[in-house]
Amino acid sequence: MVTITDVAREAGVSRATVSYVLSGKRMISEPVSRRVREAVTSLGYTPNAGARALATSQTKVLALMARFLSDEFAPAMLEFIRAVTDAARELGYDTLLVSDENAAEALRRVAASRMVDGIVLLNVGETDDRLPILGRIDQPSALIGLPANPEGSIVFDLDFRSAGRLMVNHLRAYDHREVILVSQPRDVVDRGGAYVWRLAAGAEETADQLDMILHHHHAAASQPDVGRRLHELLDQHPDATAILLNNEAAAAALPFVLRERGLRAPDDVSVIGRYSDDFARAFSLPYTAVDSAAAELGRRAVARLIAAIEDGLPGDALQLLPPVLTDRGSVARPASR
Amino acid sequence: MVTITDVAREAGVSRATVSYVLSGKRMISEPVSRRVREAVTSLGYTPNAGARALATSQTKVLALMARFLSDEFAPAMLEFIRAVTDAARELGYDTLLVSDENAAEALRRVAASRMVDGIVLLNVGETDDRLPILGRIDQPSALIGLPANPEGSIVFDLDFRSAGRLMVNHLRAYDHREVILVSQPRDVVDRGGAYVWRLAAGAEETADQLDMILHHHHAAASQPDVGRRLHELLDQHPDATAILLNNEAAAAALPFVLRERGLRAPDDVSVIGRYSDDFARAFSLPYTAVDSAAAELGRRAVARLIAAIEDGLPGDALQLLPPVLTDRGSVARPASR
DNA sequence: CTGAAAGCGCTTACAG
DNA sequence: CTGAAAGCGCTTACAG
Repeated sequence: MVTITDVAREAGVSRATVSYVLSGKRMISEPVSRRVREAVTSLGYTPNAGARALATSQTKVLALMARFLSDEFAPAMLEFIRAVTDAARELGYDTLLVSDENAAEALRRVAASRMVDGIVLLNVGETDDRLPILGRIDQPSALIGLPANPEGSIVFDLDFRSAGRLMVNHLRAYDHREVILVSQPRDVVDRGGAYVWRLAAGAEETADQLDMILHHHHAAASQPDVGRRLHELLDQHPDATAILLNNEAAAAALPFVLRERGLRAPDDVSVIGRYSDDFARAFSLPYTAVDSAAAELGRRAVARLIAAIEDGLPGDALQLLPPVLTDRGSVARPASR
Repeated sequence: MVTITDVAREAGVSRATVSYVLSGKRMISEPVSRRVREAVTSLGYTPNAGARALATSQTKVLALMARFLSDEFAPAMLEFIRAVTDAARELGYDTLLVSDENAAEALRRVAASRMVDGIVLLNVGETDDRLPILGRIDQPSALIGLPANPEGSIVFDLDFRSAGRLMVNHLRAYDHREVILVSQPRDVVDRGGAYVWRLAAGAEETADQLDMILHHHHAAASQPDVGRRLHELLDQHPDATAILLNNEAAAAALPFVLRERGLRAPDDVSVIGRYSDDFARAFSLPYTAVDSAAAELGRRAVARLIAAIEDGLPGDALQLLPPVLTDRGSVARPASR
C-alpha cells in the first residue's frame, strides 16, 4: 500500500508539501508541485480515507437511512435511493445505505461512530422513531417526508395538500362531480405517513368548496389484493365518474381492472394519479398524474444537507415542493348518462 | 465528542484497558471491566470508526457496485441491493452504495482509498469494464453475474443454462412443441449480459433434443415498446402454444397483452417465466417461473466475500445456483386445434 | 491482571 | 516557498 510518505520520498519533499499540493491549500512552486504530481501518478497514490477522516473530522460520506416496508411499493423507493446517491456523488460525497430493521439504533450507531458527515432520512413519517435520535447526534440531517414537528430540521417534501387540491380542481374543470380517492393502506397512515391524509385533506377541501362528492378509501399496496379492492370500490360507487389514485400499487393494477370491466380511460372513467414519471414509464401508465418528484427532492435535500455540513448553514429549513401535473389525457368530460 | 480517553479517565484505567474490555481480546478482572462498561454507558461512548479503521486496517464496510441501466428493469435491481445490504449487516458490515456513471473509476477510487474491506459487484456481464480493475486492488471482491473468465474471482450466479433446460422440459412435459422465447433486449446481450444467451442456449439445446420448435426473440425492457413487441411475436407465430419469458418487463406486460387479445393462460396459451417471487407478488404475475434468487445469491456472495476478508479464504470460487421452479399452474396441455 | 508507548496515515498550525 | 512536529482516536505488541 502506497502512503503519503512514499510519495514524499519519491518526490524528495516533505509529507506536508505532498498534502498541500493535493489539497491546493497552499501555494507550491511549479517545479515542486510537478514532481509531486508525477510521484502521485507513478506510484498510483490515493489518500487513505480513514486517516484523512481522522485528521480532518470529515468523512465525505452521507448516510442514507432507507426503510423497506412490505406494505409500501418498493420500486418507488428505488427512485429516491438513486436520486440521493447521484446527488451526493455529484457534490463529492459517497453514500452509506442503511436499512437496518432497528432504524433508530442504526442511526445512532452510524452517527456516533462518525462514519458519516450527515444523514438523509427517507420516507419520514409523522411520528418517526428515528426523529428523537436526531437531536442527540452531532451531524446535520435532512428529511424527505414531513414529520409532525418539522422545526429545527431540514425537511423536504412534496406539497401533498396542494397536490390534492390541484388534482380535484383538474377533475372539476372537466365537470366531474363524484370521485373515488384511493389512498395508501391504513397501515401507512397509522405508521405516520402524513402525506396520505395531507393529499386527502387537500382533495376533500377542494371537493367541499366545489360541491363535489369525494369517496375516500384505502387500498392494499400489493397484488392481487389491490386489484380486488379496486373492483369493490367501482362496484360500490357506480355513479363516480373519476378515480384519483394516491397509491402506486393501485395505479399499476388499475389498467388490468379497467380492462376486466371493459372500461376505458378517459372514455368511460377519468383517472388521475400521483406517482413519478419514471414509474409511469416503467409500468406503462397512461394516466395524468402529479409527479412525486423523487429526483428533485433528493437533489435538493442533499444539496441543503451539504450546505449545512460545509458552510454550517442552520439545520432548519422546510420546503414543500409545489406539485406539477403531467397531463396524459386520461381526464375528460364524463359521458352523459 | 466522547473519546476512549474520556472513558479511561472516568473509569480510572488506561485507554488500553478500555479497548480490551470492548474487544474482549484480553481477560480483564470483573471489577475493572464493570467500571469500564459503566463509564461507556454513562458517557455514551461509541468508538470512532475512522480511528479504528486506521489502527486495524479494517473498515467493516463493503462496497456495493450497482449499475442502473435504463434498459434493465430497475425494480429487479432493488431486490439485489436489499439482499446484499441485509446480508452484510447481519455479518457486521455496513454497505457503501456506489453507482457512479464511471463504474471502473469509482471502483478504483473506493478501493484505493481503503473506504471498504471488500466489494460486491452487481449485474456483472461477460466483458465488464470493472473487471480489469479487480486485479489491481487489494480487497477481495464477489461478483453476482458470470463474467467470461471467472477464474480467480468469487462468482455467484443463477445457473441460467439449467434454467433454460428446466423450463423447456417443463413445457414438453405438457406436450408443447412450438414455443416463443422472449429474451432481454439485444443491448443487454451486447453489453455482456451472458445470462440471456445462457438461458437461451439451455432452452435451445433441450428443444433440439426433444424435437421442439423454439423461436428466440429479443424485446425491449420498457413500456410500452415491450407490449407492442409481444403482440408482434404472437402474430408472427400463430402456432406457438407457449411463451417463455426471460425479460421482466415483458413478464409485467404480458397480462395486458393477453387480455387485449382475449387470451387466457393456461387455457389459450401456456406461460413460463424467469423472475423472483417478490417480483411476481408485486406485479401480480400468475405465471409459473424460475426464481431469480436475488436474496439467496446476495446472501451467499456476501458470506463468501466476508470469509475471504476475515479468514483469508482464497478469492476463487464459482457457484451457479440450481434453478428452482415455482409452479403457478400457468402451463397446461395445449387445446387441440 | 494492567499500563506506557508506538504506530496507523493523514492534515495543519507553527517556524523559518 | 517549504519542513519538522503535533495531533486526530484508536489498537496492540512489549513490559512488568
